[in-house]
Amino acid sequence: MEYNFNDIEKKWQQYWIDRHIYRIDNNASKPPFYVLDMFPYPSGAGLHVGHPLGYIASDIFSRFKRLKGFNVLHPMGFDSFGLPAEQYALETGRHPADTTDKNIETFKRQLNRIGFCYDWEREVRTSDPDYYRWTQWLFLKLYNSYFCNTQQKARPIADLIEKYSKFGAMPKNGKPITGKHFTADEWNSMTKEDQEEILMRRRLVYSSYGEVNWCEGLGTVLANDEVVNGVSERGGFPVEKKKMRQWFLRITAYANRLLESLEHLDFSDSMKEMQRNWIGRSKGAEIEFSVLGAGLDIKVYTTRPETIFGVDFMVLAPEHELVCQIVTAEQKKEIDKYIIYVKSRSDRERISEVKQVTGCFTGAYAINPFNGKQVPVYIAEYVLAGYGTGAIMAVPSGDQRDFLFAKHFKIPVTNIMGDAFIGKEAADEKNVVLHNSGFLNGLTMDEGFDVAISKLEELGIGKAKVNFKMRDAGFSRQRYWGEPFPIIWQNGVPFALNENELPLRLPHIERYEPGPNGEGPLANVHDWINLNNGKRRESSTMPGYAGSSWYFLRYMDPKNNEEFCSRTASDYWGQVDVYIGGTEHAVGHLLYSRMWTKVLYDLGLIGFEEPFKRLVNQGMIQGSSRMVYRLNLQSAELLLKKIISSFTDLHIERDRRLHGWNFDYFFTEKELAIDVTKNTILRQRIKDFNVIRERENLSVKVLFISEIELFEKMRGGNDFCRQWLENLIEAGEEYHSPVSEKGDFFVSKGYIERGDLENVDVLRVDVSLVDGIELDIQRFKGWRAEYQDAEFILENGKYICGAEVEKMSKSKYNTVNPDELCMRYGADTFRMYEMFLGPIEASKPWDTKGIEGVHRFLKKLWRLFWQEDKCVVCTDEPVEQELRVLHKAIKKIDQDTESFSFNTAVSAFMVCINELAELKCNKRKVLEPLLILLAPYAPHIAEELWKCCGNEQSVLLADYPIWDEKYLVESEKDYPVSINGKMRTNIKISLSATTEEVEKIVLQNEVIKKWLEDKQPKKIIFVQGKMINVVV
RNA sequence: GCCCCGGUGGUGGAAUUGGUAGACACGCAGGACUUAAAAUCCUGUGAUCAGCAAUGGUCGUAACGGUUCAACUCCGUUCCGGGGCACCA
Repeated sequence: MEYNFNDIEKKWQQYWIDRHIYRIDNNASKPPFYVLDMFPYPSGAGLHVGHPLGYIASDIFSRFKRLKGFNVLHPMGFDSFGLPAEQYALETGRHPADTTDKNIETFKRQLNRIGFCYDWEREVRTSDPDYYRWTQWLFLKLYNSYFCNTQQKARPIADLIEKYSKFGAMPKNGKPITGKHFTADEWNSMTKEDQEEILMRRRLVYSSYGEVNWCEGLGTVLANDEVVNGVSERGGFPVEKKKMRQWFLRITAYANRLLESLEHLDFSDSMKEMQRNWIGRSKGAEIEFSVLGAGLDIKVYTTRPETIFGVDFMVLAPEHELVCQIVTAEQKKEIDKYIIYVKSRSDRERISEVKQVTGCFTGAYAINPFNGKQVPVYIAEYVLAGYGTGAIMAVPSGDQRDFLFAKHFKIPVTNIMGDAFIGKEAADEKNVVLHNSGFLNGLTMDEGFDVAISKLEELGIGKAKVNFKMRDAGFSRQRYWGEPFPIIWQNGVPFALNENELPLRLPHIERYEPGPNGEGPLANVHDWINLNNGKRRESSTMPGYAGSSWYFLRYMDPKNNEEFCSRTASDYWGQVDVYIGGTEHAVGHLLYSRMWTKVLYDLGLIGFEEPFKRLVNQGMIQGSSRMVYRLNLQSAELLLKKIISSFTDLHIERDRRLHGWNFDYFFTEKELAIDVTKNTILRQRIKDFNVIRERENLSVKVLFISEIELFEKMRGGNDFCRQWLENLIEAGEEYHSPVSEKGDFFVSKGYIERGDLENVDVLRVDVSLVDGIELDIQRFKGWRAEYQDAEFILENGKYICGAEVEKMSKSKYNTVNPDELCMRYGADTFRMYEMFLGPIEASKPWDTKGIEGVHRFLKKLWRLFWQEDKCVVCTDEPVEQELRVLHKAIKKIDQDTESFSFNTAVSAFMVCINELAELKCNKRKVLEPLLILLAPYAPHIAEELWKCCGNEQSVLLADYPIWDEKYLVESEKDYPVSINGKMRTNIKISLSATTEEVEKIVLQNEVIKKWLEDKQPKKIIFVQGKMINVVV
């Protein structure tokens, strides 16, 4: 029987569905294990081979754990709200709900074709009202909670209200500050609106003002993604920053806890490092500088307070609120101009720019509180309003950025770094002894840190301060396709809906244009948004991470209509044991879901405070794009130039003008001109010139050459083309290229590499039209109507494409569809090949070529069971050699699978099958355990062959084999022996030999003797079981 | 610009984490089977030098430098590629 993978895979997939074999129970006696893939967004392009990489890994791991006796939860669902569907709706008028549903169906069909063991009965979709009802419910939980600084945890806002009404909010010591502190009486006599405003300062989601990318041209707010080089991607309209009312998630309250509990997580060090950097905890000081003659202070945050004697100027963020108060009349115009410039710049552009220093003097001076020095105050884009206090004290002798700024604006630099600063750039040493620093002189910077802070506190002009780079997360999107906020506005105050009013359904709309004043499309749905008595619903919707911050909990209890997830379910499953996904979520999704989990834990809704116990990062599969090179008129001109410039014996003029006519070349002695012209206008051009020629009675002869004919000649090679042109010039006669019907010319890569042809258009071509790097010319012509008449300049009869590794994406024509591969090689081959490609965490370009090797392996395995339509599996007892092969494989594959080293596990399968084939082993006692090992990787073929062995039940219900060390021990080892670390020979020595015995054996060896040349070895290093090194 | 990751034959990668660099696979070359093709099987395959050959020498893990008996692995500097940088998901 042949290995007919298509029939086999279809059969077993149906078998699994019929028997609900992947249905998972919430109260099995087996220990629970939760394996989760990162939530996919169902894009319209469907799956490409990059997507399933992580899914295959998690599927293998789930099946592996299941065979090892765990009750494995392995669900899948869809993060189905999002920008692309709405964008598509804007373009086509198709409702996001419809396109999303269709996309999900495609995804599911593709996933099922690969044979994943998802329990589809637990599927969730964020855009489903039964799901977003709970997202809204959780929003209300956040809204109705505050972060208690004493207990360092979330508590119901009602507790805070009670506290305010009994005790007010008064400082522990010191004087109350107006606007910040109040007594209980004051609280109780406040209006509802005023109370709300105070509560808003503490809620875990709150409403405030934040900057957005505003695009006047489109009348809408844009995602960073939609802004390219400061203009909108659609339409190219200018984009500027604008303040708008927004909802925010108070993630900063959890900064410390998010940072500290990282310690206990099984995430990669680099992942933790990224999160630490994002949270960006720093220790420093806040210092107040008074502004000369303005009666106000500028508060700066610095991590280097000890460098305060080196302050030569101050910089405020251009959007800092004090700017308009301190700017002098003379500088006002300049400052306003600069602020407009900064508004057009993104944060990233502002901090990335290092080559060009920009900034503007405010005219104001600040006073250094320690030495009374007056320093100028600037604004500059490199200071962002959101970081620290939005103002810095600049110390050019210690900070390169400040130094460049000082140099640019010719501000004199005070050196506090002694010899470490030589005036060319800021001192890059981090802990030098301070000079010119008053009471800090002679201290190192680290020592000075604490001294400076105590002095600041003593004088009451500053204090130690821990600062976080992390900012509160914007929670509003001016979009339609997202969760509506369960919020109603009245007189500028937001009121939350009651829990029993959920879900607040997203109204159906048919037009997707933005609302007025930058609001989202919902603002146009008048009968939905406007309620009676001037009440109005919130018009923005929640961001993508709202639904994805808690979805892993819903899988535990997906059908629950009473709760977002029952405590029984979350207690049973607990944390996600293994979470698999890409590093692109390192700081977004992963931090948000960590925060939500902590809030839920604080409120007693779940029993654990971290969502993901272990995180495995899968690398990205990149696409390998293929390029073709299209010639144009400029390529022709450059080609001609190259040829002409090699004619040294003729007098040539370039760009010769003749009665208003411009020739490319003119040969004075011959009165011969060359005119390179586009084929399409050749006839007209000749006609036009003939008019001039007659009118002016010119004797000049012209070679009118079309770019097409030039390329045509190029087909014969460089020399041929040159010779042809030389002949024409030699002849000196009038010549007109024939008008051609040919299409665009494409030139093979070799010509570009050698520089024979330049200035070509580089176009991407669909990878499916290319075999390796050779273009299938016939199929290329049929790909697009515009290429139907394409012409090719080949090398060795082939058209060779360029290649470039980049992101796999439909727009780059480099996607490879898994369906096609499953059809040609089977899902089992596809699964194993994706794993075989390399380590799961590494990024690598996709190349279909190697898939044959994995396919051959499965066929070879098949032949151990089936030969010429007969099942050849026998019940003979295996010999020791066969058992060694088996147990070696069990050990290696078990360990590699456990440690996510799937590529080496696949190799181990290959080695094992190669060895068994060599031994002609068809014994059931060897092959059966092997099939269990294989089942997680290639479940379909494993089921089929398992049945051939005479088993009635699915292989999924078998027990994972356990290796026996007794088959693996060896008595001697073929030691590598090196001289001075260079391997010279191998010697077989018993593993139980002592050091003395080994040394004796080594020194008697002929090869070693030869290298020693009668000298005594200095030292012999012997590492038992590893190697021997003789030092001469 | 800042943060994180990576760089090993023609290609994807392996190397028990400091101990035989190149497992396994692709590709390529040669051979067997076949009327032929497909499929399958066998042999060789980092570079270079010497030799008819068996074999042996030298070089070789992005580049340079360092630590060590021993470095793909540890440290430093540089170059190149990828991911993230707060409204793509």
